[in-house]
Amino acid sequence: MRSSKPTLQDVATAAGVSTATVSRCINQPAQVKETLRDKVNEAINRLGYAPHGAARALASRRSHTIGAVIPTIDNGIFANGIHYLQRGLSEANFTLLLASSNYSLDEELHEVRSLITRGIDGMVLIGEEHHPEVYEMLDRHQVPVVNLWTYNNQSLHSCIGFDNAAAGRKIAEHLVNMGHRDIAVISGIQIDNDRARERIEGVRQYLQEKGLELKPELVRECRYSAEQSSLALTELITAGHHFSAVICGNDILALGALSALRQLEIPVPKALAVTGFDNLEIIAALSPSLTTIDVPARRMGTLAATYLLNCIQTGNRDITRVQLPADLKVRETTNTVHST
Amino acid sequence: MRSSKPTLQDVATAAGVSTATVSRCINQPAQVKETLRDKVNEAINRLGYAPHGAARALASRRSHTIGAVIPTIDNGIFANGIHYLQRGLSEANFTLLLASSNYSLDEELHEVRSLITRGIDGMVLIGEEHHPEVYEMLDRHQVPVVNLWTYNNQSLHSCIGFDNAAAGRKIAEHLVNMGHRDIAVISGIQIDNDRARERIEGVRQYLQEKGLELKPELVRECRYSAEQSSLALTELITAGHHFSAVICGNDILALGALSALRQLEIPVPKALAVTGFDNLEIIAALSPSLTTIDVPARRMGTLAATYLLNCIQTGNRDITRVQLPADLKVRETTNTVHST
DNA sequence: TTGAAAGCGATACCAC
DNA sequence: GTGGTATCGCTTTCAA
Repeated sequence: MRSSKPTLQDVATAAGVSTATVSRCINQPAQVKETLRDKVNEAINRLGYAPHGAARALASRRSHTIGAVIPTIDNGIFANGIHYLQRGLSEANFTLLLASSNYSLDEELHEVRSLITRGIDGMVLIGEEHHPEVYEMLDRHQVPVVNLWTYNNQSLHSCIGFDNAAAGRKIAEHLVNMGHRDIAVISGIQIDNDRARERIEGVRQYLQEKGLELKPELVRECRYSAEQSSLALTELITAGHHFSAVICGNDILALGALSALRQLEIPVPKALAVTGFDNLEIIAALSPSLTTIDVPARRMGTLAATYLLNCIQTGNRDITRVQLPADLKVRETTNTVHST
Repeated sequence: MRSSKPTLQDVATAAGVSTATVSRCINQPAQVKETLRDKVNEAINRLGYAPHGAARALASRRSHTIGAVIPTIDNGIFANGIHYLQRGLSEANFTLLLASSNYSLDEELHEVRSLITRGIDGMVLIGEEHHPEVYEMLDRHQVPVVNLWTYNNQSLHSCIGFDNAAAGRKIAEHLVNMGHRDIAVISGIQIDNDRARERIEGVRQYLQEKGLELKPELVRECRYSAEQSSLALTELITAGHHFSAVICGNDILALGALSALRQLEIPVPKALAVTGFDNLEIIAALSPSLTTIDVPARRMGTLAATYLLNCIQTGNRDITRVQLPADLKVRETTNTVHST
């Protein structure tokens, strides 16, 4: 009895054919006569043969692997999209190599380099802004890439996402329509995060167009954690600033804000309106229910899989830009008209 | 100018040394004289050389890759643990191959097979119950495996987790102490899910010991979705069943339950107490705050990385079983004494 | 349709 | 310390 794992050669010998034939049986079964194919398959099963991925990748120059680097896997924000990306890949017998950057472009570069070394056939990133070397390496290694959670019709790289600035505008517009004039913002850290910047920029622009202003002292940045957000908002309030609505950079921040307001016994939306961003499944059960932007995470994940698999199969490297809707979901945290 | 990517050979030629030396410079720099090393590194940088993962894996029989198959990446339940697993691996220059099973042991088997083909050096799974072939394959390929989210001191495989049955007992005990006698359960689908079964079994046993009974008609199974849970609980209530507390299989189910109760205008915990499981970061901001079990997701992830890296490095294959605490967090959804 | 054989790009053993 | 080279397991021309 052989002690180590059977190889293609072992199968070939056992079936009385060449390794080339066995390889074909596995990869292009149609090209092998049925009688032979049966013999080979029998041998494969009898020996419990499983192909060796690395050898395969080395010889074929295809790893059947897609890499993704996301800011964090820690919460549901990106997890949902990644879930569908992974499912899409799995159906095509591709595997997902997942890494996280902790919202740092330098860490992202490091992870991208590592993934490229691993020989990924395609790459998924979040946002459009990346270390220049990231794009350079991807390009040099001919690895197709698609940016998610962002849409820019002039981007030099493929993207499947939504317009973050427009989404920010929608929120601002809604609040202004509800009578709010003094609006605060609790944003995620904006450095290295183009989505966060664009969202707030959308808000700022809309307000400006309406002759309003996003006052710098009403804008706070903090890590994407409910706790940090809670602190930030509490500070803002105890500092005596006046505002009737607070726009949060994502649902987690909004959750933290709501929890702070509850402790301060400030009624929502009566005294203060709150908005989130992402429409996480779980926040649907919240009370008061949260007004937020419905981010098409699932579709971004699914489409990213389809897009990359297609690039790999056809060798096509054209830039594709897909804009998905990101609609405002008006719910209880903003459903009261504010009168000045 | 060379059009394709530089290889070890190219670097060797450029530096005027052998491929063996270049390889050493990369893997055991200490064994190479400094002068030579500098020359080689200069060549590496000049050519923009990056090692080829597959070739490396083929030659060294190490892929520097760990596989994980989790039930779903869709929500925060496992994402948090995976996040820290990934961080731990990344620090050691290992990469995470992530797949999901959709809570099906057959799908899990499929994914495990795929990952093994990819040549993973270690494997992370959730729960102890897996398709027998999973263990068999892992064993045959000598891939060390660790089961997370489960602890069993007699397990034949390494595990890092907590005692699900004991956690279930804690919940039941707390509720009984608060005066509850009629308890309902909304559980996740129990087939293919040992954690769900154990939790409920813990509840059942504790009640039995106290001369109480977990009535079959008060137990509902549903997918882990807030919506499904909401429906299940509404059904239970409109069917006219009597119970003063409902134990939910995880926080997502609890969230759904709370949302149903809000719509039915049933006060929590006054008329009905509710418990969850997992202590997701985001639910901390909920109101009323949720009584739940604090699952050590972060530590499981971190320790899994450490454990597997150690197995790989030392070749040690001893079974390791780590029990982590999973404590009850008593909060508002159960903080009222129930009088019969 | 099938087989022989040349790589794919590194590692690691064995000499020197 | 350093270099030569067999080897890892599979894919893929090219001929037959």
